[in-house]
Amino acid sequence: MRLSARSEYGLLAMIELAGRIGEGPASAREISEVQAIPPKFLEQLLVTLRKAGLVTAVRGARGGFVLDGAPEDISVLQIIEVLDGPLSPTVCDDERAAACGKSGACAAGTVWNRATRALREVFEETTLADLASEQRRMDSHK
Amino acid sequence: MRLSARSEYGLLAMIELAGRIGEGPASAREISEVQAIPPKFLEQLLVTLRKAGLVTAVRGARGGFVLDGAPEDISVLQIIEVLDGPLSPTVCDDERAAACGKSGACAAGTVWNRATRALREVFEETTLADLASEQRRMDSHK
DNA sequence: GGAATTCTTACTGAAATACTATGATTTCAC
DNA sequence: GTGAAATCATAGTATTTCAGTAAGAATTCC
Repeated sequence: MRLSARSEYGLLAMIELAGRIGEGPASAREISEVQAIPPKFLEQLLVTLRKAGLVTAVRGARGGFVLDGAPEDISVLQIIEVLDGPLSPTVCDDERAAACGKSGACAAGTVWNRATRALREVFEETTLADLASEQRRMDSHK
Repeated sequence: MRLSARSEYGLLAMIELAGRIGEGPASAREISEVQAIPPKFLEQLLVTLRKAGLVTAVRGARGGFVLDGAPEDISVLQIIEVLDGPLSPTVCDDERAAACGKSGACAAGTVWNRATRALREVFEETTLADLASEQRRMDSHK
């Protein structure tokens, strides 16, 4: 249940890439400037995203990154889980589960699960296509 | 958007208290043993909960803590926000907002907001009464 | 060959987390 | 009124995580 700067930056970068489809690869430096993200940090995130198959990298001069797949097919959840790990309740795992077992089951767990499910739903149903068009709308309205 | 052990332990303790209404004060040590929570840590959490008005403390021997108010009136959200601070998007604040301002508004922000809202809903609509009865149900089903 | 880029690995400073320690204060029971 | 049991207050600490930096190797375009 932790959402760090990695997800935030990563999502910004992915939205940026989604808005540049058909324009050839965008370099990490370019993206970092437009989105105000620490360049070396972003570089790492992009490599992670590539290893997960969400972007394609073009090495060498004039290289950069391109979205891998259609924006409609990439959900925010995918990006988050690649960068911050699985979106689990953080709470109620490992030893805690054992403690729960001691006294049967814990009602607390049901809340954490509902919360996680709610988060997943939001992140799963939102795609880069949604966000890219939202971004265009925002940009055009001044 | 961070849910730490404080919230987890605190919720467990509050559920425990909700299940003991009418039995007089429960000491921190007692609760810590039943729920397998580090005792001194729990002590601090309970003091915090008292300062927020969610529990009442009875000092001295035979003292302890009692739920302050009816379980139906205490939401999980209240507990979480007291112990872990406001449930805000973590992301997209401060300097980031300034960066957003630079290029207008950011579509990413809309996702974080939806996510936060979804979380709040779950936590807000779940009360200690719900969890206490859920717990009783779980305990009775062996 | 040189410049621009990704890739890899390692490092680091700062903050947060999850406690622990100590002792003062209050109160009940006897 | 003394001792035990409890809360309260404050400070300390070990570990981890976060966010970012650094340095250089590998790749590719021009």
